[in-house]
Amino acid sequence: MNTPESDKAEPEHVDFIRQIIADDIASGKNGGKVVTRFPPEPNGYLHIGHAKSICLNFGLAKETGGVCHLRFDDTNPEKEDTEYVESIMDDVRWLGFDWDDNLFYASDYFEQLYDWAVKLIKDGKAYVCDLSTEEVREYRGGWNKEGKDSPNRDRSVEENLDLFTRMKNGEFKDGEKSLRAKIDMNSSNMNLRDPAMYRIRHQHHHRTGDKWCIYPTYDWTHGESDSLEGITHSICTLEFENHRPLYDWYIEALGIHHPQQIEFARLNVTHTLTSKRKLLELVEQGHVTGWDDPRMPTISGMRRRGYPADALRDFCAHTGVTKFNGMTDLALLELYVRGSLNKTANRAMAIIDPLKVVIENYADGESEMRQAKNNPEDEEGGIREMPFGRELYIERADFMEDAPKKFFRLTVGKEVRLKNAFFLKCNEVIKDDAGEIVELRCTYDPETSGGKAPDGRKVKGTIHWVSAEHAVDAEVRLYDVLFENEKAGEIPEGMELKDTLNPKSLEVKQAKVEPSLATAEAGSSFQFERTGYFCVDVKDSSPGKPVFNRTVTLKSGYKPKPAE
RNA sequence: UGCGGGAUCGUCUAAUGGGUAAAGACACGGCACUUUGAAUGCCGCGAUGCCGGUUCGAGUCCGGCUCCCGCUUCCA
Repeated sequence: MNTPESDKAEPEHVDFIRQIIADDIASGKNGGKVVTRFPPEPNGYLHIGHAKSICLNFGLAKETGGVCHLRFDDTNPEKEDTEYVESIMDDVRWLGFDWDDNLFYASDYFEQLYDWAVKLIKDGKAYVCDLSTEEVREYRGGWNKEGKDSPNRDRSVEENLDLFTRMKNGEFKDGEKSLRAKIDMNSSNMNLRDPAMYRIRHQHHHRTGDKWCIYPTYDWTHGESDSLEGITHSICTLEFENHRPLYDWYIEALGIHHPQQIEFARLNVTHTLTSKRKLLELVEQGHVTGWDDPRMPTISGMRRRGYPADALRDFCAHTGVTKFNGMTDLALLELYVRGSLNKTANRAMAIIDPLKVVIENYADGESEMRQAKNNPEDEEGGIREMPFGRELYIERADFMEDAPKKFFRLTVGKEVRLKNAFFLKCNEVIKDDAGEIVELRCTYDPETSGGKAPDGRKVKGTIHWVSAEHAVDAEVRLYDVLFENEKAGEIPEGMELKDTLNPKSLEVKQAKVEPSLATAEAGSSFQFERTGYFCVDVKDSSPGKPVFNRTVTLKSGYKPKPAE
């Protein structure tokens, strides 16, 4: 039976974008239809920031009965590749969204864009400019400096048409000429000071091949792509606010459908980098193993780390949509990761830092099976068996020779409960020559098999264990934040990005895990009891030689007093 | 010395044509329960950037100030 795990009725807040859209639907704008789009450039892997945009755009479409397009804004062949196109599609699907037939590429509009550029030339609204990049910059002026007209600004339509055709035909070298919109060289908005529409790049494009040697700029492409697709609400991040007047200018000059652009604040998360450029740097310089390194804030990295898709969706839904540029605590993401995994991940016993325990009153060579619940949160989760014997491993941190009062775990002369087994008492500590504890000599109470003592005596602590004889060796990768600084990617004077990395972002351990874990399925998640959530690495794990990634730790209620 | 956008608990958000004692979540602290020091439940902590104005009444409206972010790519 399904316990109605009531999603505690949180009052649904309507963010300002949803408000605008609700108003538009109510007023019958766009015929009451909603068409959104997620428009990544295929020049890198999607990260947590994109996840928010995906959830917003696809979510909006789902909520309003509209559609959301997936469009690749592939206007710069230099940085783009089909590898990225594929990973992006994988990531969107993994996140739980579907674009159906609505898959588009800006490069499919190159012909149309070219025709429109010709139209603007004919209308006297665009011209071919001979200025170099540096000259254009100089002519553009600055915030408090007037711009200067290009010497080519008043070229005749005929000459512009001729030159533009020759640009297209490859008669000029890269950077030799450009097509610019004729707007206003003194606009207070720099984007309107005759922006470039086309640049010459003799470069292979991942989809159009060598057909073109001139490529439309993003600014000249984006608004019209939205328009062509009948996008009603074009949602983007704050930095494009200043571009809106330019998109509007193009749309009006062309006299085509006018989507409404709405800007919201980009998602920032503590200790997390969301700059594609810097992420690429980490990958290229080998500071991580790849785009899907479990420490990466990429969707593929988080997936490999073991973050469930629903946790990402919950997180995005709960970070809010506003125009305030804030910084969300990573703890919020981890909350949803734990929340999801707590309900779905089976429990297992794994000893990450093993300490041997010998139970002196347990018969040598004997063993027995103990039963354990797979998931106490799930009544249907079932039970499994795990072997128990004379020699066990427990977590080194679960024993302390001189224990403080609040230490509920094992110490000399005191009892703890071995989860799903018996009470255990430590009698003697064995050390090596260096004084390091190597073994604990203990006794158990066979009367406490049910976890309770017939005489009613209580124990304060319950610890996990594995049978030494039956345990399986496993590699366990303990991940921590890539950047210790809350503001990841912030680089102090004289430092480089690599200098700001957390040196302890990965710690590899050889663990002893319960036998059932030997054949755990790649990608599956477990809660290692009292430790954290772990998943079987999809790349490096193999049956009998499991490799686990720590997804996130369990919250720890025990905080040793800092004072001695 | 420009243009555009912002500013509510430590953090992210609510308070939707001015109207209770500014609400929730996270974080933090405490308590209860517990065969996970988890989960769960309960309690606590804690904010309207500043100055003035309008009003019976202002987080919300008006004026001034301060601070933060973005913008001078033939990147997106």
